[in-house]
Amino acid sequence: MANMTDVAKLANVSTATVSRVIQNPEAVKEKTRVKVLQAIEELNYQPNILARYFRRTETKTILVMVPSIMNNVFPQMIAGIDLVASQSGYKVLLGNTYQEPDKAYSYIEELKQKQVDGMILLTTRLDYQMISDLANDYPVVLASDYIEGLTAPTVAIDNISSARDAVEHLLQLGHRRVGMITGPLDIPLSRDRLKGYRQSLLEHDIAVESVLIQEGDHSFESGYNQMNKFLALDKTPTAIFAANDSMAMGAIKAVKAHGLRVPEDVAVVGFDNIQFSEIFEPALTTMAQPLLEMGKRSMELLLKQIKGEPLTKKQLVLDTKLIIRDSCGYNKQV
Amino acid sequence: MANMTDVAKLANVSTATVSRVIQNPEAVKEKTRVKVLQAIEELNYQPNILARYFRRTETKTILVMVPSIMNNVFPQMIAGIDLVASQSGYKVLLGNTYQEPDKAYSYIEELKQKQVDGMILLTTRLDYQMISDLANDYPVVLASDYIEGLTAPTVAIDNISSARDAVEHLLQLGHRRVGMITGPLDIPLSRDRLKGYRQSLLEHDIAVESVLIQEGDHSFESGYNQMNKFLALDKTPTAIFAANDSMAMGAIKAVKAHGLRVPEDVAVVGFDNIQFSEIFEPALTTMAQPLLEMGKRSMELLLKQIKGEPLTKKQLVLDTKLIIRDSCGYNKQV
DNA sequence: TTGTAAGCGTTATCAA
DNA sequence: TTGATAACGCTTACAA
Repeated sequence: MANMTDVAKLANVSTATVSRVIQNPEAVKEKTRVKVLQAIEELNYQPNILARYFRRTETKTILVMVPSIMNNVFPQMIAGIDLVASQSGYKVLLGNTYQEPDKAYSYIEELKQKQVDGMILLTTRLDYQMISDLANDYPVVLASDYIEGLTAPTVAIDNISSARDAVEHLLQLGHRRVGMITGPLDIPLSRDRLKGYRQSLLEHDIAVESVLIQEGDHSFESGYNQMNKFLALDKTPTAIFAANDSMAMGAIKAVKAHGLRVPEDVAVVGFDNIQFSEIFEPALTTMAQPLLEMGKRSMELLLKQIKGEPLTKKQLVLDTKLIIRDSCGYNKQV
Repeated sequence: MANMTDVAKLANVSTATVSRVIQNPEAVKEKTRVKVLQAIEELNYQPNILARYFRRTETKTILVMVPSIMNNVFPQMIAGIDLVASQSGYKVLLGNTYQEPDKAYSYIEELKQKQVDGMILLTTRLDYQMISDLANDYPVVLASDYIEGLTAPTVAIDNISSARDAVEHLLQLGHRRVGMITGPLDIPLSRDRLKGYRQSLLEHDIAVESVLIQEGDHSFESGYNQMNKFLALDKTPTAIFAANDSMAMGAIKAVKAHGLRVPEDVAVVGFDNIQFSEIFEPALTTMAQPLLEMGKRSMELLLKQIKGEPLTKKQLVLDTKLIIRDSCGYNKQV
């Protein structure tokens, strides 16, 4: 494989000139440029990217840290990231953590060692101080979770108000006894959605009953199990807010298993709007997250940091939208 | 940031010795090794990986080429790849092609330019000769598709016999008029599944009717639409083999929309066993692909190539398994 | 067992 | 506008 020196020799110029032709052709006289270009052509020369990365200490690669790529919501966000990244000549490295902190730390090491130019975090089971510190020194974007007081650049939705709106929908339909299946409460996102649930109830002067709040783990099974607990209650809830779609589906499965109907006997609203929520029966009424858009915006925010541009807005909050389908019915009075 | 020279100076050795301590510590006398290790510790030295990659012309990175990460079957395969890769110190670069040949070619360029040590193809809309040639010169594994005559290392299932088994299941249940919704017939995988369908019918002396074969594109919608065609027929099929689960679900949706029941009026068998097929109602009877396992094996095969080990077996065919759930019923006679 | 020193191929500084 | 040349930090013959 020909290298820059070969090209330089053939074109009767220095390697510096060849490099210039590649980097910024305007800095080179037309005539020499043509000469160099011909030599490049003739030798079928390709710059050695590894040498360039080494020399420039940049890699044109970013890392996406994600708990598990098998989780339904992430592929869409990653697709959004990838879209913007590839447009800008960046490559996307996959960083599955499998919920292991050690894995996460090793990815952070890669960032510190400049093996990647930046990092997008699609998870937040990390010490916030650590994220903040990291974001001070390196290009980092936190996506999907908005954390109050965190100074790191963030792309998120407003989980509190979105949850409030979801529950509000149930209340508007006439429900007064509304249960919630939360996500794992050690992550802020889950606590925020719970907060929204509480707020909505209180706004309507409905007491928040602790027995109507059950913690799930975002899995279909946990939705199923927690719903069973609700159905075992003396006074069962007439509506459920599930913190994500998988749990909502699990809950609905449990309702059906009890011989009850959704939405007639129990209404269920979900969160995320994953692809499958439309196919599920009854089609899920759910709070849609703009997953692709979040991915795109995250990458844009990261690119700005990598290029050293000032961030006019560090915290982006994107709009959610309630998608009304069949799992809550349309009007309880009918 | 300290570099190797700093460490060498502090430890009063040459950089060569420092390098040895890092590469193969046994080649260094205990005493000097300790000295060097202390210096490394004291300076908090981290080797510059980019320099190493450059020097060694390896990147410890592999690329996974995939049509779109949003497609349900790929995340599991990628997870399998990632599992083995990270165990072996390799990183996984995501290569979405979005079905654009140009994207694919640019990833191939990256491989040729040694920007990645190897590549796993999760798609086959590429010229086979090109794949073969590529596999001759670089570490490459083709996963998910077995192509006859292709010399490139492959991890796949036997699509023909798997499809045959799926259809056989329907025939065993007593069905004689079985329709098929195929995948896009420009990819070999789709043609193989169709072949299996044909073989199964012929084995039972059932004529293959062209009106009972409709081409879909693997999407839910196409399953829905093609099923509608079948239902419009004078003599509608009593059972359907859909070439993937999404289309099977679409087909079932269409059956229900006609006021008919699955499996009582029409039985449907799918292919893939995506996560959601269990949740869907009726739960899908489907031919399960060992997606995670395929990912793992692909990466193992790739690693061997990268290390220059001889491949005892270049073509791996993994077992599929019919998962019997509810969408076909259990015995038509009952 | 350790050191010397020559690369790897590019970019960037400085001078011409 | 171009050229000479010194890095960048590591690995690896080869020599000692």
